[in-house]
Amino acid sequence: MAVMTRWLDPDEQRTWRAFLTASRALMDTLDRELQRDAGMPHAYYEILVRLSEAPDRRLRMSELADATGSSRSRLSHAAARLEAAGWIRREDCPTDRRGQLAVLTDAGFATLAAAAPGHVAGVRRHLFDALSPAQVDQLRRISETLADHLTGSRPN
Amino acid sequence: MAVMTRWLDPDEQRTWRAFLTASRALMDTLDRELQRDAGMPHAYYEILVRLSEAPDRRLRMSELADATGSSRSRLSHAAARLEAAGWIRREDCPTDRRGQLAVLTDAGFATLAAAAPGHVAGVRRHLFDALSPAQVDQLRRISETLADHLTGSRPN
DNA sequence: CGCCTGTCGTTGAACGCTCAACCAAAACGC
DNA sequence: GCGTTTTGGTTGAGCGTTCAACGACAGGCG
Repeated sequence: MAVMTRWLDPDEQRTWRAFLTASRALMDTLDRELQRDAGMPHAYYEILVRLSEAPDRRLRMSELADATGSSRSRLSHAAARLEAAGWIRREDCPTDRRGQLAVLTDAGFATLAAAAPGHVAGVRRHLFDALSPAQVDQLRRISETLADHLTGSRPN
Repeated sequence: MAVMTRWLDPDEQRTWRAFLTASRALMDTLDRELQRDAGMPHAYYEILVRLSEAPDRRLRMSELADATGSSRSRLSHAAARLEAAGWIRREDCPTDRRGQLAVLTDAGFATLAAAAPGHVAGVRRHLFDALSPAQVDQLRRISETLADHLTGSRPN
């Protein structure tokens, strides 16, 4: 094939590196805060959030995996940890004998409720406070476009 | 204290979740591509890139850590792996006996040169191709603002 | 000089994620 | 119905990151 590579031009280069720096710094900061204040990584927090929003606070493992954008394996390992911590419990799915339901326990809900205010404050402080309303809007459109682009077409 | 939490309004909520989904999907995709095509995670690729751009292809460990936005510990572990792979080598710093220099080997440079076109194509395909020029500009400004905000003030 | 503090980098344990392999049950095909 | 394929979920090994602790050296400061 030997197709000539089209490199990033200086603007793209700058954009790409700034994005890398910013998103990594943001996620690292929030992750550390959550670990310090709630004793869990951000990924686990998200799992609890999704469960708390679901009817009866329960969700099929695969739906939960999709909702949190994680692989089934990752979710399975995470669920094991969350169950050991007493924050969720597993139930057999009544309609599909292969299936499992993850259920948020009261202890899990309480932990989440305790962690949420601090985390929201962090998101606000580290993200929204730094941006103008117009930028927030731009970021939303950009992110939604990218999310569609990346998950819509799965060329891999 | 008992200060009332200011929750995210629906727009902020939407923005935050879209950002999480998009940035995670983007980084996961690029990471998988790089692992598949070059046998290294994105973080290691970045280390090699920074070294390749440095004078004499060598950098102090701590400068390299700053440049890649990683902790010293992380870089130290990474350097051990990269050295085992033959892509970098360590040298004692001549001016500071505590210091170490990471040096990109010829093999490391060759590996990087082989991996770069595919990776750049991935960045283009998954990020820039999906956005308008105006959006790229917006993303650059947003990212630079956030990077400043996060690394400038280190409240933690 | 001699102490004292800060910086440079490494180490090992604990943890989370990925990948491939796997079992069980469902859905499909004839 | 019976074999085949697909889907749901788990498992274990290997890898990368974090965190805390550490040893070694540098840079003040008296």
